[in-house]
Order: sequence, then structure tokens, then C-alpha cells
Amino acid sequence: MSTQKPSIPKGTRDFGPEESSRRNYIMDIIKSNFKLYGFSQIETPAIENLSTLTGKYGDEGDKLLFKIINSGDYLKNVTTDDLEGGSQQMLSKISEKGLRYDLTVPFARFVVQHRNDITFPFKRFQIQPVWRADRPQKGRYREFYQCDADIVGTDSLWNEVNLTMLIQDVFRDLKYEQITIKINHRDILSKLASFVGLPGQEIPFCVAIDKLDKIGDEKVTEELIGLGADSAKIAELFEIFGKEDSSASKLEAIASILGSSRGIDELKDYFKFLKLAGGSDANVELDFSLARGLTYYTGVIFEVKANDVKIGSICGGGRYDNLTGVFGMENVSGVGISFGLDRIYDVLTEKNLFPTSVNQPVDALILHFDQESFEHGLGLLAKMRSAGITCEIYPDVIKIKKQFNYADKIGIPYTIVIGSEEIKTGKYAFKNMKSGEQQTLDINEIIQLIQND
RNA sequence: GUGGUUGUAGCUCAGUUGGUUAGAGCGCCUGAUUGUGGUUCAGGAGGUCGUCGGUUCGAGACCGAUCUUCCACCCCA
Repeated sequence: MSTQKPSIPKGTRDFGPEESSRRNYIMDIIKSNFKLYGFSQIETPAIENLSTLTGKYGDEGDKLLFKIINSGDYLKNVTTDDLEGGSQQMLSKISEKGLRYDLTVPFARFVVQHRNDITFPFKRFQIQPVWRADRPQKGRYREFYQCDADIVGTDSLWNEVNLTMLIQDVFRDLKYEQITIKINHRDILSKLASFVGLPGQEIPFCVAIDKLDKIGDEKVTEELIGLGADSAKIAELFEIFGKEDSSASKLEAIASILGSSRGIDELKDYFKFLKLAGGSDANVELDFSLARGLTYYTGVIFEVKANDVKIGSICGGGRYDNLTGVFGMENVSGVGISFGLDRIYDVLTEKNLFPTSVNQPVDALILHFDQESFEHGLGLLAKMRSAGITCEIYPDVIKIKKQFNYADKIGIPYTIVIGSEEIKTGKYAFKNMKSGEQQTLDINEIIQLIQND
């Protein structure tokens, strides 16, 4: 067989030791906050029945689903009629499974399937990869991780507030606070669509106004008029959008044109609860042009933007009142958020925010000159490890220079040198690799020094 | 899915209208230093020019296809 060039599919990546430990650093922070807020972990399969996934993300989403071709003779049920019917008709004959597209829909499936084992309100978190057959770009991959936290079986706006505070805590712990949590409400979007003269055309309306910050008022106005909207009303609306004001006054302004509305009431409750819970709204921005997850969100919607990095949203979420309905379980309201691990990684990399210790493989490396000192080192290694110090001994007998070089290269902060003199006296050359300082100490002193560091 | 863009050493990039043997910096290896890394100096290794095909006496350069990268649209973490 001829040799083949090793490669991986477009939009996928290998993660080396350094990337992996950095990804774990982020994941650990997210995970510990999920637990702090009372979420329990679940996992679902990478592959789902295609029927579970299709029709949940809109036409666009269906196109981006990775389908898995049936095993065995996958053409056995295909007729020439199917072939002529085109790819859509063929699909159901040759594929019955697909890779999950997000974690929310599999979770809804999970809730319905395990309804008898679940006590509501149910809070779950889930950290797993998802797949989309999208065309890759920066911060946009075909395989990426989502870190989801959802609460189902409760209508309270307090859950939305909880998720907001969770987001704030996660980014505080990651030492990246240049974020804006944008918030809006589907009910307001729907009423705004009617207001400008596009009743029932909420989705095209949202798609247009979502582009405001990208293409500007004029272009969006053009697009809306194209849909049949009233230009005077659009102008009126954009005036409110343009106001840089407190959330309370923004709500008042929007109420002045929409009248009373469920969305406005809920957002008022949201800000009230946030205040009562001691949360900050400093990085929470009410943005009536925010439009997310149009196919299934029904209430409050969120999106987190990195203020000083050009990348898509790094976290998003919202409330869905009837996601379990399609699986035959009515009246279960859920609200959740999803952190984009890969994008957060890209942001922290760009802002240089990973602690150096993340890449540190061990605290100390034992170096030696010959077989005898190597063997002596094995005992020390065991002692260090039982004292809880991560430690390694250089495995081969080679020049000491090489061993020092190795410790330096992979970022080990301390080295312990063993030679004939050290074996005799029981005092070892203990070197701080960063400062270059070296002192002669016995093993207990060394352990103590590292532990106090 | 539509339109564009990128690919030369481990990394970042030069490479003239198509013309001998494809370069630099950094990194890597060896030595100066047989018990000390990160500095310095000397030497060395490393490339089927993304891949396949075409034009040509001759292709890293031109043409086509394909893969990959990034960008815009669409949508989204």
C-alpha cells in the first residue's frame, strides 16, 4: 500500500498537550461554576436518530446536520424512483442517524424519555462536542464543544437571573471581564414586527434587525421596507434602538410604543430579581435588536459578546416553552445557556489570559549522572509523590546538560540533581529553574519548599 | 450551499517577464563547557515548493482540478 498523507477533515482540529490543558482549564472553571449553581451532569450520545434532530433548527439547520449513512448495504431500499426524487427523498432511505447539532434538543429528548426518573425543576449541565456541516471560518468549526446549563420545569424569571450570574462568575474566574451580556425577549420581537407592519413575519423581521450593528440603519430599513414594513414606524423604532440609556428607561421607551406586554413585564421582573440577588447589571445590556434561536426560543434570549475580540458570540441561550412538546410532553418550560468553549479558548489566547502554570507538567524533575544516582532518585521520586508533589525523574542516563535543557523546555519549575556526593550526604542540589538559584538541601526541606510555593 | 482568498524548511516569511544547485530569521541538532538549562560563539541537519494533471526545451512561478486556510453572504458557539 502506498503511503498516504495524514490529514483530518476540514473544520476539525487535533489538540496537543498544551492546548488540551488550556481547554481543560476553561472547562474546569465552567464545570465548577455549574456545580456551584446546582446543576448535575448528564451525557448523551454523539449520534441521535435523524428524526430527533431534523425540523428542530429550521431549514438552514437541517442542511447543516451531519447525516450518517446506514451501515451495510445502504442502497438496498433505494428505488430508481427515489433516485429521481432527488437527495431529499433519498435521504430517509439511506440515513437514519445523524451527529448532534447542539445539546439542547438531545436534552429535550432526554427529559421526555426519562420523565419518570426526573424530579422537576431539573437542572442539568452537559459538556460535549457538537457537529455542524458549516463552512469553517475563524471561531467557527465543524466540530466544537458546547458547555450547556439548562433548567426545565419552572417558569420563574429567577432562573434567567441565575444564569446571568453564572455567566458573570465564569468570566470573572477566567479573568476575562470584557464581556457584554445582551438580552432581549421574543415577545418584544414579535410585537415589534407587528408594530412596523409585519405581523406574522417575525422571523424575516428579526433576521433583518439582527444585522443592524453590521450593515447599519439604512440598509436594514431598505430590507424591512422590501418586506412591506412602514418606513415611519421603522424610523420611530430605530430611534429607541439608538438610545444609550438605562435598561429601565429603555423598557419604558419600548412600552410607550408597544403598550403592555408579557415580554416587558418579564424583563422588568428579570432586572428586579437581579438587583435583589445582589447581581450586577453593569455588563448586562438590553438590546431589542438581538435575535437568537428563532426556531425554538419563546421568552428571554441571551447572547454574550467579547468586547475587544472580533469573534462571534461566546455564549448564548434563552427560554423555550415547548421544546419537549415535539417529543410528546407538553407544558414544560426550560431556560438554558451554552458556552462556546472553542471561542472562549480563542479569546483567552488572543488576550493572553492563560496562567503559565496551566502548561506546567510537573512541579519537579529529578536529574542524575549515572545508573547509581538514577536508582537512588527512584526512592526520592516516590517520597515526593507521596507528599503530593507532581514529580518525574529523567528516564535515561544521559548528559546532565540535556536533562536541564529538557526541564527548561517543558517548563518544569524545580530540578533536583543527584550525583555521588549527594548520595553520600543525603543533600541534593535543588535548583529553581526560573531564578537560577541553587541550594543544597535534604529531601524533606525540598518537599517543604515546594509545598510552600 | 454561493462568491472570493491562501498554501514554499518545525514556525514566520522572501523568491525578479518562466531559466543552473530554492533562500533568510527564529527554532532544532552538535561542539566550545566530560556536575548545570535559559545568554554568547562556531559548525550542521532539514524542502517530492499542499496534491494530481496540463502548457513549455525548461514550472515554486502560467493553466485546470482537488484539498486546506482565511474572508464575505447565509446561519451560528
